[in-house]
Amino acid sequence: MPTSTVENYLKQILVVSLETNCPEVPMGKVAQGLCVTSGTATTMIKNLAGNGWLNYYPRRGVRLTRKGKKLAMNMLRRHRLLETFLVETLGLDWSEIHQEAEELEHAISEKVLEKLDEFLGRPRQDPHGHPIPTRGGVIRRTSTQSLVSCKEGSKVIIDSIVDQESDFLKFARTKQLFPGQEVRILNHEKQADAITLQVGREAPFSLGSRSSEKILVQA
Amino acid sequence: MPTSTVENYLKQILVVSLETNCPEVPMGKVAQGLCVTSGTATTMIKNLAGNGWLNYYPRRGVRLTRKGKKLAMNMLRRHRLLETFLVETLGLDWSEIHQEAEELEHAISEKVLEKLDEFLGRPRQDPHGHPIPTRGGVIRRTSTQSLVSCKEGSKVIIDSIVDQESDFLKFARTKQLFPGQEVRILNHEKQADAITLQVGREAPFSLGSRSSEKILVQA
DNA sequence: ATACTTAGTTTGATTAATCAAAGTATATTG
DNA sequence: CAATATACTTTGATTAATCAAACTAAGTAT
Repeated sequence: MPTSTVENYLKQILVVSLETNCPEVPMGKVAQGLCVTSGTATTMIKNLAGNGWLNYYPRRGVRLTRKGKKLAMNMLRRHRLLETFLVETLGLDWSEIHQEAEELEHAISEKVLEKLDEFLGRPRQDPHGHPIPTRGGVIRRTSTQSLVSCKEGSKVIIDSIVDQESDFLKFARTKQLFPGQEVRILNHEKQADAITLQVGREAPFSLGSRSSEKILVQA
Repeated sequence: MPTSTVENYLKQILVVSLETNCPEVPMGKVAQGLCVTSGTATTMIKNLAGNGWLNYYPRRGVRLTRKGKKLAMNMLRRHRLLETFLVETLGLDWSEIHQEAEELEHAISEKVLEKLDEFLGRPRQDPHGHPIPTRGGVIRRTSTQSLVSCKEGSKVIIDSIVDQESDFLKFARTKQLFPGQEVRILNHEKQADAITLQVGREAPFSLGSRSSEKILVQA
C-alpha cells in the first residue's frame, strides 16, 4: 500500500503535467507544490523511482510511469468526487473544500468511493469545473484557453477555475466567476496587463493577467 | 495537533473504560485493542502521559485526564457519526463499516462533521445501537445487562451489539439480532454455557456465553 | 570566457511509531 | 514459601518523512 505521502507526490506531479500539458515535471514544481524543501523532494523522488511510480531524470525532472499515473488519476478522482460531495450534499462553500478533500482522499476506500459516486449521480465535473476522472482513469481534456487569450468584444463561457486558494475563490464568487457563466470581454489592452469584463448585467470590472490566467474558458 | 496514533490510543482507552465501567484501563487491553506489542504500548503511553492526555500508573494501568477524555469522546463521536452515514446514506452493510470509519474519523474536520451531523438529522445512536456522544462530549449511559444475565422465559429488547468484527455482525444479521429487536429466552442452562432464544417467529437457536455477552439488552 | 545566479543534489540529523528480545515485578499455585 | 506463570517494562534497532546547510551543475550575463 502506498503511503499518503506517496499519493500526494504522485497527484501533484499529475496535476502539474495536466496543467502544463507536458508529461515531464521539473523538481522545483514538485517541491513547491508539496511545500517541502528541494532536498526532501529529491530524496523522496528517488524513492518513488525505485518503486516504479515514476522515472527520474536527474536535474531535468520526473515523469510518471503507467503505474504511477494510474494511482495519481485515482487520487484526482477521489479528490474531485469528495469536493463535489462536500458542496452538493453537505453544503460547504467551494472556497473551503480543497483542504478538506485533501485529507479525506487518503482515508476513503475504493468501496465507499464507488457508493459515493453513485449517490452523487456520477458527476462529470467538480465545483471548480474540473473534470472528474472515470474509474478507469480517463479524464476529459480540459480547455487550454484562458481569459488572457480572449479578444476584445468576444463572449465566452467559463470552463473552470484553476486555483484552490480560498481567498481567490471567495473573490471569484463575489464576481460571479464560476463554471458555466457567460462572460463578455469589454476591453483587453495587452500592454496594460489588464482585461475588463462583464458578467450578466453586473458592473464591469478588471482583472490582471495573473488572475485571468486562472479562468479557463470556451468560446 | 495530536497524530492519528494518539487519537487511536485515547479512543481505545475510552471504549474499554466505558465497556468495563471502570476509568482505569490495564496496559494489556491497550496493547491488545490496538494490535501492538506491549513494549510499544508502554512507550507510547509514557509519551501520552507526558503530554497530559492521561495518567499512567506503572504496572497498574492508565486513566484519561479531562483533556484526554474530551478528545477521546470527540473521536467516538466522529466514528459513530461516520458509521451512521455509511449505512444510512451510502447503504453499506453494517458488517463492513467499522474499518472504513476507523480511517475516515482522523481525516474529517470539525466543520464537516457538524454538517454531516446536521445532514443525518442529529442521530442519537449508530447502526450497532451505540450512543453517539454530543458535541459537548456527553454520552448516554449504555445498558449493562447482556443476554447472559437473562432469565429463562423472559422477553428483552436488544440495545446494542458490542463487537465490530465483520464475521460476527454478519452472523448477527442473519439471525436478526440487531438493536430494537425483541428476543425471547427459551432456555438458559448455566452449566451448559448456552442460551436458546427466539426472534419473532423464526426458528429458535442457541448462543454460547462468549457470543451472548456481546448482545446488550433491556427489559 | 569568467563570474554570478538559480536549480537541483548530498549529507547528517531529527521525530514518530513500531518490533523483538531481554529483563523485572506481581500474582498464582502446588 | 518457593517455583512458575503472567503482565508489564526496558533496550536497541528499524522505517518513513522531513529539515538545514553544504555542495555542484547548468545556464545567464557582462
